[in-house]
Amino acid sequence: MTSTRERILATSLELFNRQGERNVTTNHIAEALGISPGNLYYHFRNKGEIVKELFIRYQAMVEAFLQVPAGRPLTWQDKVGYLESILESIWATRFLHRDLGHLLNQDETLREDYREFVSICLKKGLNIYQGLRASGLIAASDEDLQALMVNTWVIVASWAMFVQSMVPDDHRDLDRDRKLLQQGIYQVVCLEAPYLKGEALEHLDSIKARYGSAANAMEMLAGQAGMRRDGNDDR
Amino acid sequence: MTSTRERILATSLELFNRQGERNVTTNHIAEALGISPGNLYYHFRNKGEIVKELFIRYQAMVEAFLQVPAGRPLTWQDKVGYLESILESIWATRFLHRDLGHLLNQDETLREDYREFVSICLKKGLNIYQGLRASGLIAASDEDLQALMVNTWVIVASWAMFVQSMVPDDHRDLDRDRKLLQQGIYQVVCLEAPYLKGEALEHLDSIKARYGSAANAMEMLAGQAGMRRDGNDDR
DNA sequence: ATTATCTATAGATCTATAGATAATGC
DNA sequence: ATTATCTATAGATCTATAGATAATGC
Repeated sequence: MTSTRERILATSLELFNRQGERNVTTNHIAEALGISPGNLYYHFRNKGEIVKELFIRYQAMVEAFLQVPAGRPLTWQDKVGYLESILESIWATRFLHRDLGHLLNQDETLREDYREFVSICLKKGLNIYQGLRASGLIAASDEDLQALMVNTWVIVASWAMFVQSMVPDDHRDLDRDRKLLQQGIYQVVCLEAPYLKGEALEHLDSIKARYGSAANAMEMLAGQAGMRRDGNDDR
Repeated sequence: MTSTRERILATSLELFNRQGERNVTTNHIAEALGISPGNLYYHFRNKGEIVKELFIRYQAMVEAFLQVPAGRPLTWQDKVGYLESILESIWATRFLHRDLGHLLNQDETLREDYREFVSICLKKGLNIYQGLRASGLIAASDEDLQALMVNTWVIVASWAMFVQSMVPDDHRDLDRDRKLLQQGIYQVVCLEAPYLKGEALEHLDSIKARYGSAANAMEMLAGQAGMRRDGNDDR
């Protein structure tokens, strides 16, 4: 049977994601687990320690994904695979991005950690883009690639939060969530589209079609709101 | 002399931005103003009402910026002007973006409002891009423009939060903040670069140079961390 | 013996209101 | 008379600990 410590982490993650870290107290976590608050404090000094542990695991997971495969050239499928994995991880830890500003401000160590993490992700991501260029799938200057990498990062890191701010947390629907997340891949692919060459360019349309559509994006962000009320641009 | 109600709003905004909405209680606001908590509650039913009022004012300000000028074709300067104004407003209300997920989840009305707001911004933004196309400054399909618009929105709306998560709130420095914000304009311009034509294309380099640089972005996001420690990509 | 757990609770906030008082505008 | 403000406080949480008890591993 899993250790109490692990169960605390798993339940916290779930509650944080569903209700927002801010709305979940140590009491709630203990209650959800059917253990006493005292017991929880035996395993973690406070809620911040739980958050920190979840944060560290998330970072390790994402960094692990970003390795360039050794000894063979990068393919376009690799690229899409990266996006899928990362969006998946971010979604699994979305409470963290939602309250990122606050969490980083509460804890100096975490902030330094996070900066380092972003730095590493940008560097590894740039490596990947350069690998794609070496494989003849992308044509762009170093400068273009750097700006592209930063934009990709911002979009990917923000996408889950965007989806969340457009859709209430309590009306979750796994199928729709997946679709919304995949639209994030579509958005990043569109970001890269102008630079693509060769095989990547050939597959562009089918990849785009697989992950979403432009209309989808507008509609989704516009949301149900846009479909119910209409045309009154004045307020 | 300004009304107490307005002073409450102004002080709240300042405290929220500086310390995060979550860390500012009604007591703090009252104390900062030198009034009693009771008095504050005379003007606002609760903290949420203060937030909501600030939210509404922010939305109105941004929407007002996004008008297409009547009777003359859009210029490339117009476009940059939009970006500047909006980034400015977002920075002035950055607490809101920082805690957006939470705030929207607390209040059904606010969420609907926000969705509507985003919808309107996307539509108006798309109008602007189409205006630029009509002026011969951009060449792109409708589909491209839609995806571009969504990406622009995500970047712009996230940029202030990004800057914040990379730089501690207590070590604020207005000059540096301005520079970091302007880098956001650089990022958006890079997003649009592949589609630019004519005069816009001619001015591209000078605009980019004015607002930032690719190296800047990597460095900034990598942050001081990247400059202190170095090369240890393993953790 | 050590590790895990529970019970009970002190102390720290924070919210929001009731009720008294002061200031203001007709 | 109405509007603005203050004082004082009840009630609601939440955190985090002390101290007792149970479970576990040698």
